[in-house]
Amino acid sequence: MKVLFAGTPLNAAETLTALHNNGIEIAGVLTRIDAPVGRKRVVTPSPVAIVAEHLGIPVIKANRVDELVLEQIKSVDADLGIAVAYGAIFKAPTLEALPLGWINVHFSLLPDWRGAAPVQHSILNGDKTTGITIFQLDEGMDTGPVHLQVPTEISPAETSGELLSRLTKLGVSGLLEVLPRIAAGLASTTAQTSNGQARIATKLSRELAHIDWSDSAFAIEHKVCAMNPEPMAWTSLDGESFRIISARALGAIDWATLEGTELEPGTLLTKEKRALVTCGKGTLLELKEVQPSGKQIMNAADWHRGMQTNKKVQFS
RNA sequence: CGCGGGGUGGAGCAGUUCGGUAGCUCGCCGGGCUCAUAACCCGGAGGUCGUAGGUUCAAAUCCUGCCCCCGCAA
Repeated sequence: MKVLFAGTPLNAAETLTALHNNGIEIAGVLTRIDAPVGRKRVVTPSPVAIVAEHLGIPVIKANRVDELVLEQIKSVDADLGIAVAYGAIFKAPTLEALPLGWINVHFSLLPDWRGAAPVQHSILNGDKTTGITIFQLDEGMDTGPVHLQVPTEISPAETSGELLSRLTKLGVSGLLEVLPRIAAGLASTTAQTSNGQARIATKLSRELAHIDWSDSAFAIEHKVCAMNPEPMAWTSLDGESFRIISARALGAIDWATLEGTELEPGTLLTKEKRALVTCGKGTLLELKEVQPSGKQIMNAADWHRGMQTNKKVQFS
């Protein structure tokens, strides 16, 4: 069975590598067009394109499947398409271009968290469990019939980057389980059942990554974990962006031990060399790692040590 | 030439405006105090101040080129 692989970012590239190493015959790769990256806007191939070229696999670069791209896809002469974070929705002609259609690896337990950023949203909402779903692509957004689901627990303080890395590995082993069944004509699917929740995982915006200090420390901790490594949770300090890389929620504020009486949410306190910030509902967030504008990521204690001042620090 | 911040012992910073002894809070090493300690006391090691050149009696500091890191915007 020959496969056409569609994907773009790093975790898709890791999946491609793993499939190749496990003897899956990849006849071609579809990925997004080289895009400007970073401050210098250097036009760079996608991680998937780089891996594919390294493995000597023919690469089709396109952000949308038009007539010409459709012909290229057909000319690969693959039996099945595998999509992992390609970055665009396929329409009927594309889905029908391959005899066995397309399967997709999605990083949630569908139908929950359909959409672009399932990993981040599951952490942002404090979910205890997530997983991967391998399903047959149809024209809807993550609506197709399911080949396989593998659940996994979300660890406390786990970041999106860490969780995505784990889910990627689960996705690979899931694919290696499903692919032989499809090749043998023994694949069976079940329709997605919405007995649980069916939330939509919208694309992340910078505004969503902004910390609202009137939220509870627990909600903020979830946001910090969810936004790491991209786009990273942030707040404002003296008019500059200030990123919170990692943090841990603490229980209620013990007001008796603090000098001030009423503190605005977002006020920095220091106690026993720890950097604590007042949050809503009487909770405290302990900053672990931060990144002031223009600086490297550093320990919160180092940041505070370098300030050498007792002036009030107010985040907003 | 998109806007902006930065490079000073292992970490985070001050010192640069106005040139003149390498500073602060930590960490590290050794010693002391203590039942004990992340606490306290004493001592110590560790820095071509990103890099190349220029000005000067004298440059972390002033001038010029270059390299690197980062935030915002895309």
